[in-house]
Amino acid sequence: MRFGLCCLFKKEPVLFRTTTAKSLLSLPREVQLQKLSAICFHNASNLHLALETVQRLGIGAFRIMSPLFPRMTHPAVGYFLEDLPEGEKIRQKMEETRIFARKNDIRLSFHPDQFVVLSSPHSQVVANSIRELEYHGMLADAVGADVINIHAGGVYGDKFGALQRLKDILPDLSAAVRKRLTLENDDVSYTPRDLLSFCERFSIPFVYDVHHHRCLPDGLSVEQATNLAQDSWKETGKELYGHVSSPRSGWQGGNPKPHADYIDPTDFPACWLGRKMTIDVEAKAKELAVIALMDQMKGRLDAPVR
DNA sequence: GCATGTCAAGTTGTG
DNA sequence: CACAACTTGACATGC
Repeated sequence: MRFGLCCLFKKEPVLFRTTTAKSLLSLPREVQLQKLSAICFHNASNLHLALETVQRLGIGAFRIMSPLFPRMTHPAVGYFLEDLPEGEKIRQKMEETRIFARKNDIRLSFHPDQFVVLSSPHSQVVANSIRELEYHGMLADAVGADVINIHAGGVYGDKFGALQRLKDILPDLSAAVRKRLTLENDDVSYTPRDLLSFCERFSIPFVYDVHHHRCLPDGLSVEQATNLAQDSWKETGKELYGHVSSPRSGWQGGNPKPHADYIDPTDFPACWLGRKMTIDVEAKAKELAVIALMDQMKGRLDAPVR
């Protein structure tokens, strides 16, 4: 079992900067690029710091925030690293980070956000999504991440048709993206049952989010879904990815979807204990929640098996 | 200095 | 029909 932190820290002094298209647009291009250069170098340095920090804390995986290089794919203010005054320094920093991660066996992944929708019937949405994925592919190559995980997107009244469209996009993706692409069940549309056979058929590893599964059940037990998910990773030689979280206001009444600060140990699937897999902890207390969960699970692993 | 509104993008479900 | 939920905090602005 390898536990992962998602994107940010609560207490540890690791900070990422950003900017908006709106503020960039008020500046001449040259000044835009200077500003972006400073932010990108800051973020590349803090990514390295993030990995040093998770390594020190005994955390074995890190999900890298998508806006590491803010607005890079924006139609009006987008840019390439080569455009930035410190582009070369930024590249070097990412290479250091890649070497550090490999040496310390820290698994890296990406989770592009909800705007990446390969199943959309709108060609512009798909084109933007591909552009965004290629950005993630570039980052993943640079720092040595092995997973770019997305959701299946919208349904548009026809789940099968939507997945069909997603499948038809796959050949348009670069190898950098395609070899890392995974699909995750969500909490409104696509259950594990919806995705598992599709993933199997098109050799896409399935990322199993047990919280989403509990919010949107499909008749599969957690153990069944876990085993099938694990099968979908077999050919890749990579470890299964799972996501865990707890509902902010409990399972009784109220909306279970918002994430709690910490993981309630009773939400952690017993069948994951001791399994060879990476578990991203989606909790608002960030590294504090990962550390707390790791401590609790250590206790359960040592307990006699019944 | 500090509080507050804003921020590229999609889709779905709710009020 | 409009807006909030996904998730989210840092930044820009204005007092």
